[in-house]
Amino acid sequence: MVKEEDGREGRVVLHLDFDCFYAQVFIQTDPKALADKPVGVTQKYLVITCNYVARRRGVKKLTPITEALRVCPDLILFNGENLRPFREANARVETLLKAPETWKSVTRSPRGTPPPVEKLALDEFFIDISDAVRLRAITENSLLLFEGHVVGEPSSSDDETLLGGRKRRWGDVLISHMREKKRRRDETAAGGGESDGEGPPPDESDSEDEEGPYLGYDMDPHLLGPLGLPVPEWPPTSYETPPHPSNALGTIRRHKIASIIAKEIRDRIHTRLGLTCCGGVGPNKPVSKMVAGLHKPNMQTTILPSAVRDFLAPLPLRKLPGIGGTYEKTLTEGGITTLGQLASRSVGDLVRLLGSVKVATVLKERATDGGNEPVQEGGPPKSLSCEDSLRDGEVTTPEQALRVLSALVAELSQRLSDDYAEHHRLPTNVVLSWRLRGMGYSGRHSRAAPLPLYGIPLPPSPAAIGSAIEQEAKKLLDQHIVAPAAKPTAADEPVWTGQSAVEGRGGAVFHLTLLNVGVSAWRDAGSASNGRTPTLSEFLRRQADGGKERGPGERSRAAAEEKQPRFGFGQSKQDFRREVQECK
DNA sequence: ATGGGTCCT
DNA sequence: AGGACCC
Repeated sequence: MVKEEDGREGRVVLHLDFDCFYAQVFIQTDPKALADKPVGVTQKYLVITCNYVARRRGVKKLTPITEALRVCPDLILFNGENLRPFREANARVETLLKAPETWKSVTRSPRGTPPPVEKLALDEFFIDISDAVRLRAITENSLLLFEGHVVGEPSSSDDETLLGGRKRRWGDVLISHMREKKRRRDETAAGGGESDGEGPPPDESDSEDEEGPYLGYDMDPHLLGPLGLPVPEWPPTSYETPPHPSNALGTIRRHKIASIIAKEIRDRIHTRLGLTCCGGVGPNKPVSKMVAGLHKPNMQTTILPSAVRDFLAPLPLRKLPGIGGTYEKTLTEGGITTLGQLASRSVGDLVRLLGSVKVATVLKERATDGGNEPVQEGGPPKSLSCEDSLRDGEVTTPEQALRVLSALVAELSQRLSDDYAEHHRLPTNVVLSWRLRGMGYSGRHSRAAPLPLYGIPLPPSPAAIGSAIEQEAKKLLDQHIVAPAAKPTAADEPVWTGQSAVEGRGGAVFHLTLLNVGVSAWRDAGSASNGRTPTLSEFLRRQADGGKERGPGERSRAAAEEKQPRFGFGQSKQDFRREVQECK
């Protein structure tokens, strides 16, 4: 039940999903030369993504470069191993989505304010547009059409069709509405053999909105003046006007307005940032995300709440956000293959299968109707890391590992310096992760250590950050990879069990296929955020805490500061272009 | 798979 | 620290 009891009734969530984001970012640097050509983005030996021209030519995501070039010899490739251009494009989008001006514009009101924006990845966002929709509805006096595609009825044919192509009066609509409700009640009461069995009980007077779109649905004078604004007169004095009371807001009209806001936001992103995206509009996060992908690229899809269960039920498990390869396999082995089946299993059954109450509960809720998890602003990142995957044979000695480590630390330090400028914080924890040759994906290991950064001068230079991180990361490398590898092994002593880089007796001692260095557990730091140096007792307490203290009160004030929309790597567009050329 | 991230156990 | 998930 996503109804009133939790105060979230009437929620509308917009999901934005940028089209082949990495490829777009490169194409954007020279659209005239690139837009109509096949463009791919590489990391190591893979084409990780490509534009739609390339896809039409048969290039698939995550295919080896050799194969991609075989099917599309004129594929233009950019190296996408450095994520900086994508992070910067993402930051420009985020700035636009959080700009007060954007929300004054889409609500048509000076009272429009930025809603919660949740960043899911560099190219995906959730936005809770419920309040924006209600605000926009107040001054929206016209008959409305949905923007984009719609799942559920009525589809884009809209009010005019709904009204039979002639002017109807409010009275007519209301009467039809009541008749329809009564008909449905009678049907249900009569046993309704052909009903889907999922309809709400007939005495649940608020449930008609969820039951299905029918005449009058759009005219429900429900939710008036939610923001303390004047409630329109009801019933209206004139029956000559078309039935579109400006403030009456039923489910259909709410979703129409949501779809219009979604289009306006996508248009805004396109005209101001030159980026296209898909949009999904629905009553919650999973469903919005799932419908966003129905029409690609550069299109949007709205799903009506009444259509959600039928939309979800037949889908394969993997379509649901939160079900990956592992859960799909275990659920399939438990006889579950569709979301409908998942929804109808008991939580107890699912806990037994999945091994976690939390996972079982949330997946069942999502599979049923998408659930009601809130859209949450994430705040600044909780961890930063840099990694490099290594070719077979590329790193087989400690010296080679140290060289890779230094490069990673240098990159991470630069990012931390930028992070400090934005958030006035420093990490207190460093993590080294690695992968061994011959191990699968889960052959990753990690060791962490405290990161003493409090002595360094503020603002911290990349060099100062770097030397501290490098020191600790080297110790971790030495203790957990080099030293164990150097120890002699007795044939009957299975000491290594995949933790060290020892490959086996007689083999190479050292064989890494991945190295990653990351930081986390942040402390606010520096006078720029609080106007003064921490007192001695604060300093000591922070050191003692070791970065474990969490919670909203601890959030950096700087998180709320506005990000400057910078272009590209340096300050200028020219710099950006030059750097991008080097990726070719 | 790549080069990142999230949260939960 | 590892394992699941997301892109």
